[in-house]
Amino acid sequence: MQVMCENNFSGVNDRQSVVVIVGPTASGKSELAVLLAERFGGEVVNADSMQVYSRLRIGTARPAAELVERVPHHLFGTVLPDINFTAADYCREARSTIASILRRNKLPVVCGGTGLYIKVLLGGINDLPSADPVLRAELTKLAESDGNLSLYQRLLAVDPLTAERLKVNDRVRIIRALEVYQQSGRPVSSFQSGHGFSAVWCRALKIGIEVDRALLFARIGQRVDRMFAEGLVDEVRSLLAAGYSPVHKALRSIGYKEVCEYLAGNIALPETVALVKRNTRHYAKRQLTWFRGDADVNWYGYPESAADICTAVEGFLAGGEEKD
RNA sequence: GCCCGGGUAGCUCAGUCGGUAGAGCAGAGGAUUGAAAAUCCUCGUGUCGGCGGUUCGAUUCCGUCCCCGGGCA
Repeated sequence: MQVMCENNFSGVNDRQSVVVIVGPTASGKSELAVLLAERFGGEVVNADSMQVYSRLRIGTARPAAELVERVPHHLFGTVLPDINFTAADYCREARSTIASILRRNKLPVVCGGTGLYIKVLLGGINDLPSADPVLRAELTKLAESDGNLSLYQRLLAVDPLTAERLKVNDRVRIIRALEVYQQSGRPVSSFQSGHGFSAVWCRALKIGIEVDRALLFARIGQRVDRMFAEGLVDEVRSLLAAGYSPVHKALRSIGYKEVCEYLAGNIALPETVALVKRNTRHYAKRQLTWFRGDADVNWYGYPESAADICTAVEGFLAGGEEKD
C-alpha cells in the first residue's frame, strides 16, 4: 500500500523537474504558484495538510476561484473531513499527481506550507505500519491516567534510541513510536536509520517567500478578519451539522477548533477572533523555523522579486545551474 | 473636596515580615519520519508611579504629590 513512495515511479525520473513554493501562511504562495504555472505551462499541486480537505474552504484560505480558474489545481478539497489523511497518504497522492502532470509535459508547481509533506514528497518516507486509531486512543488514555512519564518509560524499555531522542512530554511522537513497535515488533529507530530522506525523487527548485515579520503578522490579522467576514462561523456550523466534529483532525486545525469552542458557548466572538489570529501567528513562526532550516530554499520577496523568481525558474528548467 | 482600593516586564497580576523581584500570556529562537494548521523544548533587568524622610540598605515602612478605579459629598 505504501509502495508508491519509491524512487522509480513510472513516468518520472530524476531529470524531470518540479518547482516548489514554500513560506509562511499569508505570504502569497498561491498567487505566485498561479503566476509561475501560467508563465511556464504548469499545474498547481497542493502541499497544505488542511487544504486537502473538502468543505474546509474559508478557514484554510483555499485559493480563490479566480486563481483556480486560471490554471489546473490538484489535491485541493479532495479528502472528506472525517478522513485521517497523513503524510504518507500525501506522499502517495502527490507523487501520483505529479507523475501524471509530467507525463503531459507540464510543470508541476507544488505549493504549500506543510514542511513535512514537502519533505516526504521529495525525500520519501519509511515503509512503516500505518496509524492505528484504536491503539492511539488507548495510549492517550494511559498517558492521561498514569502520566507522560509512564508512557515514556514504556518506550524507553522497547526503543531506547528513539526515547533518547524524544522529550518526555512529546506525547504524539512517543505514541507513534509505541504504535510502530506494537504493530511491527521493531523499534522505529531501526526503520529510520538509513533512510534520512535522501532518496531523490525528482529535481526540485525550492522557492521561499520572505516577508517582514511585522507585515506578515498584520496580513494574518487582516486575513483572519476576512475569514470571519466571509462566513467562517457558518462554514463550521455546516460542518458540525453534517456530523463532523473536533474528533476529526480537520476540525482541530486553526480557525476551526476555536470556532467550535465559540459555537459550544465556551468563548465570546471577539476572543475567538483574537485566538485564531494568535494561533495563526504561532503557526507562521513554526513554518518559518522549518523552512529556514532547509538550505535548499531560495528566498525571494514577493511580489517585488517576481522577475528574479522567473529568471531562476528559467535557469532551473534549462537544466540548470540550480542545485537540486 | 473627603474616604477606600490600585499604580511592579509589552499585557494581566504575584511577591519582597526592609537585603534592588517572578508567574501566566504576548514576543523570540529551536526541534520535527503515517496527528505536522499536530506535538514538544529553550529564553524573563524591569527608573517595582514621582519626590523626600527613616535606615548601613527602601520597590517594601513613613510623609507628600501625581495618575487610574469605586464610594460619599
